[in-house]
Amino acid sequence: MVPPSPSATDHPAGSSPYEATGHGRRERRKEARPGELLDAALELFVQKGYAATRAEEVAHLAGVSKGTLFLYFSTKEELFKAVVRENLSGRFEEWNAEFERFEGSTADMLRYGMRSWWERIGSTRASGITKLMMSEARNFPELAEFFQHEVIRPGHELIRRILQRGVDRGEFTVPHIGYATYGVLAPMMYLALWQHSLGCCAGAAELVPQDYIAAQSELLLAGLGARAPAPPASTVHP
Amino acid sequence: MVPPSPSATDHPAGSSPYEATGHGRRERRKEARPGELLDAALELFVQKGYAATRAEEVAHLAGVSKGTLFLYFSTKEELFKAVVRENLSGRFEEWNAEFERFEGSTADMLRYGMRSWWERIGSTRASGITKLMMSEARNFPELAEFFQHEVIRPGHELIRRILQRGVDRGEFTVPHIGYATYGVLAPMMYLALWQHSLGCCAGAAELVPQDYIAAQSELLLAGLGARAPAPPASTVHP
Amino acid sequence: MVPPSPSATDHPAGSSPYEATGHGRRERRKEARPGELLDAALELFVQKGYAATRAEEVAHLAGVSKGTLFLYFSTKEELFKAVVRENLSGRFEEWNAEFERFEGSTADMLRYGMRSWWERIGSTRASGITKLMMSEARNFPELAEFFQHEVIRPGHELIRRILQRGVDRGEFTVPHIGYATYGVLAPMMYLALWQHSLGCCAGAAELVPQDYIAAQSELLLAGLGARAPAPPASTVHP
Amino acid sequence: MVPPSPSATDHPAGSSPYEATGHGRRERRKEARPGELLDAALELFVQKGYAATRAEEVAHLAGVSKGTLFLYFSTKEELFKAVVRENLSGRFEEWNAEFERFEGSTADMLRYGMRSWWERIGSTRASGITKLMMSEARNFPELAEFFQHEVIRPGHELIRRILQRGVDRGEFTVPHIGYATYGVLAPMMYLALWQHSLGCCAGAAELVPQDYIAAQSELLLAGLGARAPAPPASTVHP
DNA sequence: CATGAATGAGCTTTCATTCAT
DNA sequence: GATGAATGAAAGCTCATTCAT
Repeated sequence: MVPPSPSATDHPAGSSPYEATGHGRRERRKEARPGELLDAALELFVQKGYAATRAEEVAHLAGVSKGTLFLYFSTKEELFKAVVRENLSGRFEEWNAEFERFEGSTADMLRYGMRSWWERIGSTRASGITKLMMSEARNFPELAEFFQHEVIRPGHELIRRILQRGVDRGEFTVPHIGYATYGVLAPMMYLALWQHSLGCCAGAAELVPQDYIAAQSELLLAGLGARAPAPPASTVHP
Repeated sequence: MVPPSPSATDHPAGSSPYEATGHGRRERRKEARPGELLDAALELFVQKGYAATRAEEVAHLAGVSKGTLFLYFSTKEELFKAVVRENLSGRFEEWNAEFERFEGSTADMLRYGMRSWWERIGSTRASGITKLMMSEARNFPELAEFFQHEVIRPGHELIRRILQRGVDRGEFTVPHIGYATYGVLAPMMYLALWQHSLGCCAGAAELVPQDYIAAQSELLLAGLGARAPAPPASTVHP
Repeated sequence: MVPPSPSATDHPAGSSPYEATGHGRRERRKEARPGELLDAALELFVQKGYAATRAEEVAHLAGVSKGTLFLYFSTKEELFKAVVRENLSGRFEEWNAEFERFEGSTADMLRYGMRSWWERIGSTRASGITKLMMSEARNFPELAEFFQHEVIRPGHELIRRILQRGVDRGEFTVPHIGYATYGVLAPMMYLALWQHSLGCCAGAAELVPQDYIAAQSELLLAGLGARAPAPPASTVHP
Repeated sequence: MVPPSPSATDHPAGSSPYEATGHGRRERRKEARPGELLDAALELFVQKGYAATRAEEVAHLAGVSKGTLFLYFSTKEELFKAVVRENLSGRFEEWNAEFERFEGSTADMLRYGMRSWWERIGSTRASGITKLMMSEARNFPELAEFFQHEVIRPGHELIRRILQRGVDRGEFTVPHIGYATYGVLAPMMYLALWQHSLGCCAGAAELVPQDYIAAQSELLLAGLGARAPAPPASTVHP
C-alpha cells in the first residue's frame, strides 16, 4: 500500500545513509531501525489498537528483537507517541503553498484537494493515524491536543480558505463556512476510518474510494451552488 | 435506548421503586444488574477502549464487586458482545414505519430524519457504540459482521429509500444514490465519533450539534437540488 | 452400587425418623440432609479430589443449595473431615467378633475375610475413602493420623491375628508375620485404588473383582503353606 | 530418571559445571530450566496434588519466578502432562532386554526384578508419578490412557513373561497367570503409594522397604510353588 | 431453616520492561 | 549495540464463604 516508506524522515541519521560510513547495508539498517519500528508499530496499532498490540509483535514485524525496541523507545507509550508524531509531519505547509498558486476555479480546487487527499493520505498508511487518534484520544489527551494543533486545525483552516476563496470569487454560496467545512471533512474522515475498521470485515459494502471521493465532491459542490466565478469587478463598466 | 443519561455513576440510591414488586431490594437489584453492568461497560469501553478497560472498573462503576460482574457475564468478551448487541436492538423497524407514514416533502423528511437521529441516537450513550465498533472491528470480526447486518446495512437502506423517494417524486436530483447515501451518513457518523474522541479533548473546536446537523442537512439538500415535488402526472393542464 | 445408604448413621436425628414429628417426608429429608451431603461429597471427592471438587457441586448433587451445605458444615475442610470420619465408623469391632466366633480352618477364614471385605467395603462407596486418604494424606495430616488409628492399624491387627491363628494352629508357615500382613492387605488396597482411578479409564485392563480376590487369596494361602490344622495337642497321647 | 535426589530444593548453587560450554551461566540455566521445573513440579504435585499446587510454588522451588515457569510450559496443565511424560520415558525396553539375558532360576529373576524395581523406581522420585496418576486419573483421562499404555501395560507384560518363563521351565505352578501378575504388582504399587501418602504421616507403621520387598517376593515365590527347574527332557535316565 | 446473590481473596496467565551475555 | 531469558505487577477469572431475604 505504501511506497518503501520515507516516513522515518528525520531521525538520528547523520546524512545520506549510504556513503558516509564504510559499512554498506548493515550499517544502513541500523540507522533505519527506528523508522522500521515506527512503521511496524503504526501497522499494528491501527489494526489492533494500542492496548491490544504487544511490544513483541511490533519488534517481530520490524524484524528485530524485543530488547531492541526498548533500545529505541523507552516505553510502549513513548513508541505510540512517536508513531503519532512521526506521521503528522506537517504536509500542510506544502499544501497551503500549492493552493496559493492554484489558478483554476474553486470548484476544481476542491475537487483537486479531495482527490489529492486520497492519493497522498487517505490511501496511505498515514490515514491509519486518524483511526488511532479516534480510538485513543481519551487515553492520550496530550497527544490528542497535539493532533488537534497539527492536523485538525490546519486541515480546517485549509478547507475554510478554499471555501472562502469560492465565496469571495462569487463561485460558492455558503450560509455558514464553519459548518460547511465539515461537509468537506466528514466524508474524507469517514472513508479513512471505515477503511481501517468495518471496511476490512466480511459483509462490508463494496466501495471504490476514488469514485466515492468524486461523488462526494460533486454532491458538495452542488450543495455549495458552485458556478463560474463572477467577472472581476473592473470589467463592469462597458 | 438509554435516556440522555442518569449517569451510571449514581449508585444504589435508596428511594422509591422498590415496594411495587413484593420481592424487596435484593430481588430488585438482581433484575437491574445486567442493565447496570452493561451501562457501566458501555461507558468505559467507549471511553478507554475494550482492552484498556479493566473488568473490575466496570464492576466498580456499576457499584458491584468484580465477582458479581462474572456472575452475569461469563467473560469480558461476552460482556463486550452484550454491550454491542444491547445497544443495537432494532430501532430501524420503528423508523422504517415512521418514514412510511411521513407525508411532507422529502426534504423535510431528510431534515427530520437527521434531527431525530441526533435526538435518539447521536446525543445518546448509544452513539458510543459506533466508536467502539470502529476501534474494535478488527479484533472482533463476528461482532463487526453483526454490526454490519444490524446497523450499517439497515441504516443505508433507510437513507437510500428516503433519497429514492425524493428522486421518484421529482424532488431530488441524484447522480448515484449509492454514494449519495454516504453524504447523509458521513456527517452523522463523524459527529458521533468526534464526540467520543477528539471532541472531549482540550483544544477541540466548539460545535453545537443541533446546528451542525441542521447545517449539514441544508448543505446536503442543496446538493441534491431539493425542490418542490413535481405535480402528479394526472393533473397536467391541457 | 451402594444400597440406600445407612451411612448417616448417628447424627442429630432424634429417634425413628418418621413417626415422632407429624410432618412425614419433608421433615425426614431435613434430618437426612447431612447424610445426603456426606454421600454427595464422598462421591465427588473420590472422583475429582478434594481441591478440584466445588462446594456448589456437592450441594447440587445432594439436591440442596450452596448455602445449605454451609449450614451443616462450616467449612469445606470440615466437610471433608466429616466425610472421612463418617465412613470410618469402626466395622472392626463387628469383624473382630465375627472372627472370634469363626470355627473353620484359618485358610477358610482368610478366604472369607477377603471375600467379605470386597462385599462390605471394596465394592462399596466406602472404598473410595482409601483413595481419598492416599491423595490427601499429606494435606490433612491429622486426618491421616486418624485414619491410621481407625482403619490401618485395626486392619493390620485383624489380619495379623488371622495369620497368627493360622500359625498357632499349625496351618500356616510365616517367616515374618508383620510383612506377611501386607501380602493380604496390598492386593485389596490395590484393587480399591485401582477401581477409583485407572480402572475407570479407557484402555484399562478388564478385571473381575471377585475372581481377582479369589485368585489373590489362593496365591497367598499357597504362599503361606496353608494345610490342615495340626491335631490339637491334647489328642497326642493315645 | 531422577537420581536418588539432589533435592530440587538446593538452588542455583554456583560451582563447577559452567565453563565447559562456552555460553556462560545464563545459557547453561536455559537448558537446565525445563528439567528443574519438572523436578520441582513432580515434587509438589506428588506432595500436595495437582489442584492444590500453585504454579508460583513450583517456580519458587525451582528457583525462578512465576513468569519463567510459563515461559517453558504454556499452562499448568501442560506442565502436569510434561511431568508425567518425562518420568515415564521407556525404562521397559532396557528391562525387557535385561530379562532376556537373565540366566538364573526364575525365582531369582523375580527376586532380582522386585529388588531392582525398588532401587530404580520405588525409591526414586519417579514412584510419585504413580500416586499422581492414581489421584488425577479421572481428571486427566488422556493422560491416564497414556499412562496405561506406557507403564501399566508394559509392566504387566514384563511380569507376565517372567511368570510364564517360570511355568514353562517347570519352576512355578500358576493357576491363572493374569491374576497372579497382580500378586507381583500389588505389593510394589502399594509400597509406592504408601510412601507418598500415609507413609509420611505421624503414626505410620515403620517399614523397611528392602525387607518389605524381600518378604513379599518370598511369600509370592512360595505361593507360586517355586522349585528347581525340571531337568531338560533330553537328560532322562534310562 | 433454606436460598442464592454477592463478595473478595487467591490463582493462573500475560506482557512491558530489564539486564546479563 | 543486539538479544532473549527472566521478572513481577497487573489483569482475568474462580470459588469458598457470607448474609439479606
